Amino acid sequence: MKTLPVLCCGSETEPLDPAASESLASRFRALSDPTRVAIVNRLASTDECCVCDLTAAFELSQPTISHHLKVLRDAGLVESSRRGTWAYYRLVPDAVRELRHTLGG
Amino acid sequence: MKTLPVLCCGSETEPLDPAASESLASRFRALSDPTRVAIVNRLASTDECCVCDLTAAFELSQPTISHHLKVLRDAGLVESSRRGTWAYYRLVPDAVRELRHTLGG
DNA sequence: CGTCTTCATCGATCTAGTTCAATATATAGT
DNA sequence: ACTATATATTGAACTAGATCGATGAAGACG
Repeated sequence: MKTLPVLCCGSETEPLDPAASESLASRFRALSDPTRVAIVNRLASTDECCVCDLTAAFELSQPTISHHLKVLRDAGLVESSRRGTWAYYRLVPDAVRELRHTLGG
Repeated sequence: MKTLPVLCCGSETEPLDPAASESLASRFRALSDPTRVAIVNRLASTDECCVCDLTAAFELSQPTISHHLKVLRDAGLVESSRRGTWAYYRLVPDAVRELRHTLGG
């Protein structure tokens, strides 16, 4: 996966091309909802979590939680694996690190 | 200004309270649009920029650029000052740094 | 096989965000 | 004061996102 361009504190004078802007924006958009921020926070401290725990933790319907997980999955911020009846979700540390780096880390 | 809670790689097991989630989400939401990402990127490399340059750089109407600048201003990511007829915008490095820290810096 | 549980997807509704034309405001220069 | 230029704001149209109930798919267990 190629490195994303640095968003802040860089020294390039060229404007960000539309593709890069859209790519970055879509990743930030995945974190633009309070429920998704809380999910990511929870995954950050639990390091693995099944969907049933999340639906229990947040007072939202199961389809809504599933929707938010899909958004985070599509953004590459989380990944899931099925073990038996349960689906376990965890953070993708590299994705978070990349996003952080984008902000000038 | 108080420090935002760490989003990633923390060790707390407590879930993020709704106020903190919303606060973080609203900041990320400011970066959830490709135009705003490009504006921030431009400000990061130019360190000050008048609105007229931005309206020229992006193929959007002047009110639309003004709207995006307001969103970024409301999020505290940029600030502006008027000198004569022109309004100059620049990044708020602390705000970007805080957001980066939120992602585990 | 039938049923129960877990999760994903679909369809519909409601709300929020993006965009622009028109208009308002503010400043500079004449 | 008047005119021209640079931003901001308003109002409206269109699009995208959040949410839920209903349904579908897949595995566990009698």
